[in-house]
Amino acid sequence: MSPTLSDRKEDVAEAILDAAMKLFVEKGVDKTSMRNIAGSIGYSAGNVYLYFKNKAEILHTLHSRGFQKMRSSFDVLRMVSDPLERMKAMGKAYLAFAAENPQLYNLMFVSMAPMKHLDADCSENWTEGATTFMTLKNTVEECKQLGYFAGHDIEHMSFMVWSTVHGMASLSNAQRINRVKFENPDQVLEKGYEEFCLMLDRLK
Amino acid sequence: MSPTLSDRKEDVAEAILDAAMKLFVEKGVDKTSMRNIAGSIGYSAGNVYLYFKNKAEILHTLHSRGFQKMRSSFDVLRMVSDPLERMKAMGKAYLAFAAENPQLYNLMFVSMAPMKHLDADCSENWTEGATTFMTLKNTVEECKQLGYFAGHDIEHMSFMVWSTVHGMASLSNAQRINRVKFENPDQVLEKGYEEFCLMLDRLK
DNA sequence: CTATATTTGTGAACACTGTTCATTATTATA
DNA sequence: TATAATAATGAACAGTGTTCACAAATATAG
Repeated sequence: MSPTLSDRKEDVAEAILDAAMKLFVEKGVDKTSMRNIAGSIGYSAGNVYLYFKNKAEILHTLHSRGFQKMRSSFDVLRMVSDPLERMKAMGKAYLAFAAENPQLYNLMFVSMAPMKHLDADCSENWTEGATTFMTLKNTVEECKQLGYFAGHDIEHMSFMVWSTVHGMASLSNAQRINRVKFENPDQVLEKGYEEFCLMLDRLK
Repeated sequence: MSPTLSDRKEDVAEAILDAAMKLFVEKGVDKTSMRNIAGSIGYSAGNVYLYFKNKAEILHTLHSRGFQKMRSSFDVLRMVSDPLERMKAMGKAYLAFAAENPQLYNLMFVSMAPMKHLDADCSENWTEGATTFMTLKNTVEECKQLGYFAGHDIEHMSFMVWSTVHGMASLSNAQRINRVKFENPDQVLEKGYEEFCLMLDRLK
């Protein structure tokens, strides 16, 4: 079989995803339609359904790409040897990713739409989230092995850490911060996270 | 002027809000249309626009009602004299509210739609959120006056606490927990919050 | 090189959505 | 009772996700 066919098929799927992502960044996920996506690369809307089952599959695929991008932004953390410092840096990188890719972050951790694609067989797990959570858990475990976090459970502690950074990121992205008159609006995210790190340091 | 007119006017608006809320709980906000809301109380869709400017205003009004409901669920906290214990109980009540009213919580803290109603004059603030945050801040301040939280900033610390409980609540409501294989899926929320309280106790 | 299959793309159609508006029914006022 | 004001309707508009019969392009077989 000539590779031309299947190669082109992947190229079109890729073009659809790229076009979708571009529009999502430009005008938001909600205000981007299938016709918008298809039209922006010179196709009809119906043709998109030859490459993706529905809109949810596009959202889920981009959601997965988001996790790839996030993981690659975590690469620098390998340089940090102390696990607690690494964990704190991981939180900072997480917050930076959410701030720099708000639409992507929303698909990964907030929107229900990408999860609907898994609903077909409900046994299927959210592997991307589970994998990312595992790397956090491993770091917490390393901390414990060094004697930190005495009296704390690894999994529950990890979930708490995740929740804190996700809470900050999602409140910010959902416009719930800029409409509350904080003393230092621009710094509240950074300073808030510093408070958290300060608490963690006391668990040494 | 006879009160019959304006009274009925308020009644209809009330009926619309109640019908909307009922449908939101039953089948979710996204899958509830204006025609659904109007039809469920025997009206045409167009008539709803005599009582509410648009769908965003309905969502914003219910969002405000959500804050009323949440505040009333905070009433029991007056009984807790120690500010740190009160703050911990407040977090627990916050999590309980989010779990018991997921759709309402979404309107209050996650969805952009209710905020769009404020976008007309962007100077307007998110008073409901600001007020609720203030009660948390006051509690943190009381803690400081008792000598707790030494070296921590009141506002930044308050934001961090809010983020933690919001993170837990929103991850749970967004189906990001039940699809990750936790060791104890039913307890992770409760146990995770306990870990946070344990950290707070060390700041005494 | 032609004839047949197969893949790829189209555009109309369906059942929805939020919103507007002329028209009608109802109610209140003079 | 006649008039003015309010309340309610249903059609219309532009948009949505999705499906599907059909047409164009391409690949395969003889």
